[in-house]
Amino acid sequence: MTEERFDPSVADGRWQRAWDEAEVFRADSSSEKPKSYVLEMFPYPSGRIHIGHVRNYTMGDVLARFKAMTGHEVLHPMGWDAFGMPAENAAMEKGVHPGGWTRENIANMKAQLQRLGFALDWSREFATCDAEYYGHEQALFLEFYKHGLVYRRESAVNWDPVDMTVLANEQVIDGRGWRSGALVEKRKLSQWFLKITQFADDLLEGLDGLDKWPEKVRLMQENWIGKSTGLQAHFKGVNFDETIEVYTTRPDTIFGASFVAVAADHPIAQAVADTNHEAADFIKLCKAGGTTAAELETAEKLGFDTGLKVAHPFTGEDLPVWIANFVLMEYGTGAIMAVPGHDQRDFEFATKYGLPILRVVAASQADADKPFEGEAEAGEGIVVNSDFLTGLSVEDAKTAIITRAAEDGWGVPKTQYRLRDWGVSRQRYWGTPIPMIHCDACGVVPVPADQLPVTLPDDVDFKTPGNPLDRHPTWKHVDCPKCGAKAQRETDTLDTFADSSWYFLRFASQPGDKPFDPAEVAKWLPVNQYIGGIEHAILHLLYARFWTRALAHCGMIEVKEPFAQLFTQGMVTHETYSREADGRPVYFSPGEVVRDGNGATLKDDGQPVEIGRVIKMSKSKKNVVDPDEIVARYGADAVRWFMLSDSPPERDLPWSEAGIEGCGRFVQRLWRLFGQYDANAQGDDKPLARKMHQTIAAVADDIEALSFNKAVARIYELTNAAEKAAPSASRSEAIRALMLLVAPMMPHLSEEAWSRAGMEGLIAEAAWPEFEEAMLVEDEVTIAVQVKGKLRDTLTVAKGTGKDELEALALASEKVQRNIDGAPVRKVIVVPDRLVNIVV
RNA sequence: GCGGACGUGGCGGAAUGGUAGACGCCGGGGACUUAAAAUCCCCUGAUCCUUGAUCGUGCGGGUUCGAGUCCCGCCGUCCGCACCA
Repeated sequence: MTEERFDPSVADGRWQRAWDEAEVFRADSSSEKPKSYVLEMFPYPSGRIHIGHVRNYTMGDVLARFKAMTGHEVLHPMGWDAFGMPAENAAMEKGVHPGGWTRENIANMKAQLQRLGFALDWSREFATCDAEYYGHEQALFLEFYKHGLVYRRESAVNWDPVDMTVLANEQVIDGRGWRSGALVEKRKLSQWFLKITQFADDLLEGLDGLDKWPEKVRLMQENWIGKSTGLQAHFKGVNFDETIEVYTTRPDTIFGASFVAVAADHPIAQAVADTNHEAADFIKLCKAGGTTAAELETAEKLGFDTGLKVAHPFTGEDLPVWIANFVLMEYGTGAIMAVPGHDQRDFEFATKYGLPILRVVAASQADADKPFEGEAEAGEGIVVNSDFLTGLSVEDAKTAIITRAAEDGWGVPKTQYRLRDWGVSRQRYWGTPIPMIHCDACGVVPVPADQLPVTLPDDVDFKTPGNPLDRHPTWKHVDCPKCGAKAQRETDTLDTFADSSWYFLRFASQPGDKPFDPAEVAKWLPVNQYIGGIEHAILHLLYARFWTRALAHCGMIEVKEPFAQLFTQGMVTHETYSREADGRPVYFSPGEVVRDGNGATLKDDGQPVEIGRVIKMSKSKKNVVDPDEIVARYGADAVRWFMLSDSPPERDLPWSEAGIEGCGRFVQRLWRLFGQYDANAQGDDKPLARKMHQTIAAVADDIEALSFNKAVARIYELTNAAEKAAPSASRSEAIRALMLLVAPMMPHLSEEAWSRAGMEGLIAEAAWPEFEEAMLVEDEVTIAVQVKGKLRDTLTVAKGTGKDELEALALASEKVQRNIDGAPVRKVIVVPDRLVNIVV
């Protein structure tokens, strides 16, 4: 009966079970077919799937299914990025164990993913909190240690003096701890670091080869690495007995330097503070402010004159030394030579404190004494007022001064990176224990390989803040593996970015005795298509690239770049509904609101609510939709279709109730059309056949390019055409092709239709339809006829009609003649199969 | 502050320098129905002197026979910036 409706509540489960039983999505590493590794960034098990996950995984799923249909052996795995702060927060708030909480979340989310019918190889699933996984991670960490890629040094953390806890940046709000509200202090702790800077150049150069990554991400990484070349110059103290090392990328402007500025935690600043209360207070003030680049650079420039003087290395002139809040100890030498004329930050600072602003670069020699117009001039020009550099270009002056500095011995050329080593120590429980032991006699001793994994203790207490590992009565007390004396375990755990830096290798193979099998890694890696959010553009992707290089450095793998092709998808957004109450907005969820054409009202009281901007879905704004709910209402295929429709995948997708309903209707429309498949229909329908071949070719290209919205539009067009066409063999063929075309996107509907039409096997294992090249070209084309560039008429002619004939036909047009109105024709431009433009 | 992206109907968006608005959503009209739902058909950028024409892709210039697309200068919005993942 073709009139029945497609019922996802029955069909979805049926086909999910069928795929599972037939092990359709299990990757076979012994397959002869070309491999395709499709990977979406694995989720943090927060408890519920977010609609953003659905979008991400739907895209990957379409590609994975398409690759399988086009003859590839596909690896499409899924796992859990299961360590992290939310589990500890839950433990503190609800008194549940992080492990139990995480496992429960994983079970829930896995069931949610399965209801969406994703073509995942669940046999390779793991969570990073599995002792097996993090034990191998510890082994890799020790391998890095052995190869000199791991070291320990002091580094500052955010310290909450009330909760006695280290805080993440996001837990510091306006300089105060998020729970205690106490003023956060900087405290130095001895912490573990990975030497990512050793690979700075390699990571930078590697970006050139990643031509299938978004330009934007490559640029972000390039800026992050921040390679610069410049001069490190020595500025000798005049009234004190030390030299300040200054790094500058603009040595050409050295004659414009009017003071030297050091960071608040620079040794010189510290020394001054020891004897000067005002300086100490100022340093305190600097440390109270934010530490991120954005905060530092937007904060008001503040400084303190130390009274110290240094000598300009070339002129010998005295320059004052200031402590400035915009100078970073972490970058360069922690001290700068300030050139207010040609650096905006220095300019603001100099203006505020009345320091000299000198011009040493100008458009031409004639402008050598031109005053500044309220801002620094950081651009190109020629050097002026600069002794032997005067008259040189900025570039030439850089070379000249660096050479001179080296000759005179007051400076050296220096390549500098913004990239800093990766601090991996976290003073937390729910992470991979760092496998080190501290012995009073032997110092730091790695945990021997046969004692791995170092597992987390289960009996931990979250009632008091701080690191439960450190407080645990027995866990940290061990014997030194070297001398046997009483020693202590390292109680810091690894940054969770470590866990996500090699999970894609573990998916390729999961031996018990080692992290991965090199042969399997060689077979599957690199990941052919990696898909995830733009928020990971820098850290995760850079750390994963580093980790892969580090493994190659240790001789464990060959591949250097883990992700051949990267795609960053947009967010799912929704408008917000709110009312003002006590000066703060109170938000309502879409389910509590009735939306009509121009406004929205609350269901409860029928009174209007304010419609806010369309923004990323977030719990705090309540503009979220629950994937389970919509899958239950419309079926997995309608939800998947909506995720792919309309918005280009890299852009934000605005969620709408009307949109998902439209998708639900389309599922039923296709169902009715598929029901009209008739294997015995006779007769040709050339235009429909042509449309079908064109659509098959175009949809394949669109999916390869991840332009799902375009593929969707083309499928609509073919559906419209097939619906209108009279029964024929061509029409049945088009219907069959449509089943296959939508199979990666709406797998349940297409399986159901495929089986109802009496086709062999599962559509998930069917081959992508073939198209005939000859059928792609039209034999008639529509030619635009313009007069002076404006459209006046169109002509329908045989494809390939000659230029002269087209010109004659165009001039013969009555509409054209009317618009020419007797004026002499000056020129006629003819583009065959496209247009004729008559210029009068 | 630095870096980047984006700007086209009521909305999401199409458009190798060559007919702007494909496709979808919303809306309007009609058919079917006792009625509704579902479904189907038609219309849907703006304006006007409406068999036709003019204007129209954030704003201002430019290149070109021809610009949403290329160039220059503005304006606006959004995103990232090292312990969230």
